[in-house]
Amino acid sequence: MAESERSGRLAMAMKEQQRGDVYAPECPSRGVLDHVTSRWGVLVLVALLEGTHRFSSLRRKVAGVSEKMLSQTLQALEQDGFVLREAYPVIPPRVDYSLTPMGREVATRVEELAEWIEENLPRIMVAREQHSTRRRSS
Amino acid sequence: MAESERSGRLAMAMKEQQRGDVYAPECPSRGVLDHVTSRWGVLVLVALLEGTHRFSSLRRKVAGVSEKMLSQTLQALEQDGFVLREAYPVIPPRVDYSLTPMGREVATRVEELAEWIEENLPRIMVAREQHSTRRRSS
DNA sequence: CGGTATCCTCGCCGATACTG
DNA sequence: CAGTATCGGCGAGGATACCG
Repeated sequence: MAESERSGRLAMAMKEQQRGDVYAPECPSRGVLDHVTSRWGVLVLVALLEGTHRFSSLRRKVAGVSEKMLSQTLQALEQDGFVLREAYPVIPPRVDYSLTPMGREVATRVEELAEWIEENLPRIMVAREQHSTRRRSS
Repeated sequence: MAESERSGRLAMAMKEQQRGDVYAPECPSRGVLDHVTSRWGVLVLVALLEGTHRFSSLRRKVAGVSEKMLSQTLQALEQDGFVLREAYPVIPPRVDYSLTPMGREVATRVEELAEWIEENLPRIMVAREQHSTRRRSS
């Protein structure tokens, strides 16, 4: 490529907190992308787009997730500033999870992706059959 | 045979369903979502949005991916009808990968997500710092 | 209720070697 | 050049038990 001072520019970009680059393996954006697109991260973000949920409510909505993974996923999303965790010191304990304004922005994009897949699943299933049929005829 | 009969009825039921549900653990849309949002799937889709790439070209663009994972990722995306694989019987071998029309639709949504993260990485990094300092003050 | 701690397994994934 | 085959680690993630 044209730029010969690649490592220099990268270090500068990190220090100045410039735009990320998901193609750079060491860029923090990779980690954020991994959190957001993780198996449970996607579902949690879309679920919270509906509104505030409690832990157990989320667990029911996101069917199949274990307590551990839900907890880890929420912690990662909270660290990145996408999820707000509000714990009330009552008995029994109550914790509410909701999206931050930034979380709503990213979750909207995730939802658009998820909805496209849901709506176009029939086309995908047809493509899968055509793909396996093609193996026999070739 | 019995197996093809059964899978046929399953595919038929899927087509009749008209829409997937990512919250249903057994719905095929979960698998599609996993392919699309997988570590390398995201990067491959966005890379192919630029245009046709050869195997080695993709490997260079998607820095850090191994031959095996790139191959597996491409096969999964090809099966789902997102990627078109064209092999030419020449020496040395040449294989071109490109997006199908359906692939372009899904890749566009993935790219919007990736770009949002790249552009807003500074905000996220700030949120991370605020999160770690908040632990002490509360 | 809303977690954490611990153990353990499965399969993802990288490394290496080999093929058309 | 564009893969496949095979092995092995190691970490994601489930199961279980326990705590505030």
